[in-house]
Amino acid sequence: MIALNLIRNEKERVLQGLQKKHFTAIHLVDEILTLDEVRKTTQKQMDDLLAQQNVAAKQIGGLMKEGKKAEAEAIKLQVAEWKASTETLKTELAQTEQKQFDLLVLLPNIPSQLVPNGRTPEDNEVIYTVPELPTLSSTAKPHWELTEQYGLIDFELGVKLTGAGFPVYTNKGARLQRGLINFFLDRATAAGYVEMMPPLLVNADSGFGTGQLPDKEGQMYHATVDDFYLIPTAEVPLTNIYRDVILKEEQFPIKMCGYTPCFRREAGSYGKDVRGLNRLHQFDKVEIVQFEHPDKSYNTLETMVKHVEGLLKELELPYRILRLCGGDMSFASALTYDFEVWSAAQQRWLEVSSTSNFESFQTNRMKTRFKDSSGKMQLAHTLNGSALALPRIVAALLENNQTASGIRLPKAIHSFVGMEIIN
RNA sequence: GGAGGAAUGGCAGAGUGGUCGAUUGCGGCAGUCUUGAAAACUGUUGAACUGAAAGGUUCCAGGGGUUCGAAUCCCUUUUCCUCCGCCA
Repeated sequence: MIALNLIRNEKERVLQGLQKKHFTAIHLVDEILTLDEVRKTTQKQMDDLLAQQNVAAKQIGGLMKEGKKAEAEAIKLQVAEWKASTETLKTELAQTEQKQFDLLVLLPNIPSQLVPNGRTPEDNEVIYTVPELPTLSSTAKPHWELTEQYGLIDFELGVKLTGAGFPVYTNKGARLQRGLINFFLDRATAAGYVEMMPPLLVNADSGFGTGQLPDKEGQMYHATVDDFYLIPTAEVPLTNIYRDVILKEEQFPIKMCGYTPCFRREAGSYGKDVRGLNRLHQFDKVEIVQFEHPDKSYNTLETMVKHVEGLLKELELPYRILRLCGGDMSFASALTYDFEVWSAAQQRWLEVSSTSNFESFQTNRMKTRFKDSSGKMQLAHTLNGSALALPRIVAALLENNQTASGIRLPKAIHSFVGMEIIN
């Protein structure tokens, strides 16, 4: 949620930012500002009435003590009138605030200066790409054939147990998952991220805090009996740890990491996009999250990008890094880098990480603040990134490293997976 | 799931209808003292909205009610604690 103050003080910048994100309902900005004026006026009227009542209440108290009942009763009559007016104003105020809030949550975050203009994935800026893409023999298989050949994943069994998009990792396939999770977690903790194991179901407040609610309600599984949501990413519980918290400046940076399964409904997906491991309803991911001082969050974003890049290098996968254009970035993000690995058999790039600075978009919703050196309350900045999401990494590992004798795993994960080759 | 009890400022803990936004202690911050630190002493120390400021309003788990007036009384939701039941 954009801070109301930003709209009040830097309306032009907000408007430009919204346009860059290809947000069309620009008129909302003026509506919000109009409502703001209405709100102030109403509040002032109400506050004045309340002030009068407070004074009167004290008078009555005094008169009662002195035994001047009649005079007290006279004032009571007056107060009753004020009270009725106050009620009306109170209702008006609540309605205005609700309207303003409803509009405010519709606005996406303002993109940073670095975000390239553009609307579609083609407009994303490639800031790094491997010098040369590997070429495989004509007999190279896509990962969904390899997982079957080596007995790593049973997609059909998942369909039986749950439905499409819920694979069962079997035998060495399960071992590979566990090894990769440990590898990613160890690298994250070595980089100073504190390991967390959060709940996999969250309440609506948490969903709101990170921006999944109300904007993306349909993307989450909803356990309606208890009104809990299955997390689409560890970002949700990890970031919400600091919801309604006032931090001390010296606590920055707060660095957390966590492995969780992630659940996404992915309604409407079909075709080659969802084949095999390309898009699942349940998948595993290690997430890194930081709370940072506003002055430092962009430097921090760079360190997170370096961290994710380091993982891909260790995994010896061909990758590229994209700076997402205004039209392709997420609702809540101010700057996003996507990491894609080359799927040799499918001849396409697969997104394996999205690393973003949300600035104060999430903390404004969560009320995560700190007192700066001048004693002023400020919203903290949040950042997060996948480090990494497993399925597409597995897909790329299998496809790129397939040989006649089996799948050769990169050296970095040998000790984690307990295998050098899958055959 | 059943029966009781509780929820107050960063923490601990007073306050049971009328200057209570809240006594006090700890912690934090500033100062005195000190070569420095500690100790001691003094002062200061919640948030939101509004206002140029002075000030005003709101907030004692959340919501609703009673009253001229609620942290204080009533209803309700949530959470925590104790006991019982169930359970990996």
